[in-house]
Amino acid sequence: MAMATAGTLAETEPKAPRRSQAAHRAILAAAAEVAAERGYFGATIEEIAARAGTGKQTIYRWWRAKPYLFLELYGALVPMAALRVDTGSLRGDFEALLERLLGFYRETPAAAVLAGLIAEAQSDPALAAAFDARIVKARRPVLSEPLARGLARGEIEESFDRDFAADLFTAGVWHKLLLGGARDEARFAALLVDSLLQERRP
Amino acid sequence: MAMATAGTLAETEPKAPRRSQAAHRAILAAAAEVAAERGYFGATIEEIAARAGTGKQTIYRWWRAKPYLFLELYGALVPMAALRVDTGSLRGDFEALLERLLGFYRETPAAAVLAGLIAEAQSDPALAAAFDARIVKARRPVLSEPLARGLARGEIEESFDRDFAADLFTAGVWHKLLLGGARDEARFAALLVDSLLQERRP
DNA sequence: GCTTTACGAGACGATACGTCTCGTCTAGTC
DNA sequence: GACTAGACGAGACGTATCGTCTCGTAAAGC
Repeated sequence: MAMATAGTLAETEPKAPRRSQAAHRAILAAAAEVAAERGYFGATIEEIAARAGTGKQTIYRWWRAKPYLFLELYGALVPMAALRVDTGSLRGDFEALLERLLGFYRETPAAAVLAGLIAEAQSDPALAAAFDARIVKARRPVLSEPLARGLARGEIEESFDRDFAADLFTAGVWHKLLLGGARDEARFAALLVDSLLQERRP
Repeated sequence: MAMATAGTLAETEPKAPRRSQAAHRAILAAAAEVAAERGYFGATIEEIAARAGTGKQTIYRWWRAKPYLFLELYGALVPMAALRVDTGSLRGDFEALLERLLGFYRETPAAAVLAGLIAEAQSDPALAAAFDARIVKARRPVLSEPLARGLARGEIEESFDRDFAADLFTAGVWHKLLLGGARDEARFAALLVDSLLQERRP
């Protein structure tokens, strides 16, 4: 299946001077491949290591456990830089964001990775905290900035609950991606934006 | 933690005449207990069998694999009968439904079970089909019937996309339950209903 | 050029799934 | 009221995977 280029995967630069960046990239690329083929739980560290041409210990040296590797993988598969849109209108920003997100989910195993992380976080508080910090909180500007600009432009009112709108946007996208299949993405996107802006499509 | 009574758990009656209903109920009750304590992935068949006072084979005789036991458990923890609300208004139905759903998720391990099932379904097409049939499709009336009544009463128009509204309702609830914690449930419910009805809270 | 540390490889113990086997018990039948 | 087929509790077993440990080697930094 299609996946992001290897270059895209190396979003987080390793800080340790002795760390092999080649191994780091190869591991993330292999993890994306295996996750795409076998899903989150079907992907084993052994196969990722073998396909990356690395030892298992090299993975466990840099990631505490399997979910943390996938946490970084998700960040690489859905790079935040590509989500900082600014089209000039709130509706346009929502639509652009939806198009890009659904594109990533269509072309990478990000959906399987996300579902696995959410599931494991249910019974692993440390992972839940890491997920919240690195995915939920870190990416909040992606929605909060367009919403703030929309408020400044007068597209929404002060009483408009921007946090809730951001949550509902995320809820809609994740629901679609975890359960909805790939049909009617355009219609889904249009309806979601209408609901968020509390407007009715004529 | 609090959980539904053992009686509530025996929602689906076993058809096989020789099946021990006592063992069936004990297994579901034990699964709910263990899931509440250890989460979806922390719950093992061995511990469930031990706590139910049954052999592992008795579980595998009646459920193909671990996720299918949890599929039935979810149905028992969030009984559909309790979700068939009819308050006389669409807004009232939405609010009643939200209150009951969030109550079940607060008092039972249904959230952990749901997250685990969604995650496993990502890499298990047979489980995904079973999940869709037994959870998504089977429970569609819970939302479609209130929406149909709302249309008949004139609370919404013909052009109102009822399928999308049902999806967005589910998306909001599941997002809240899988990520949101328990805070601000009342405010969340009010905002979700407003968004669904495309009305603005004064 | 020396030292330190990561590297690839793979053995290892622990854990859990799902299967198999055993002797026992119980529900339906004659 | 015995008979019999099938479910029952118990637990050994093989397989798979996680994550740790231990090698000898290679490479980065001083």
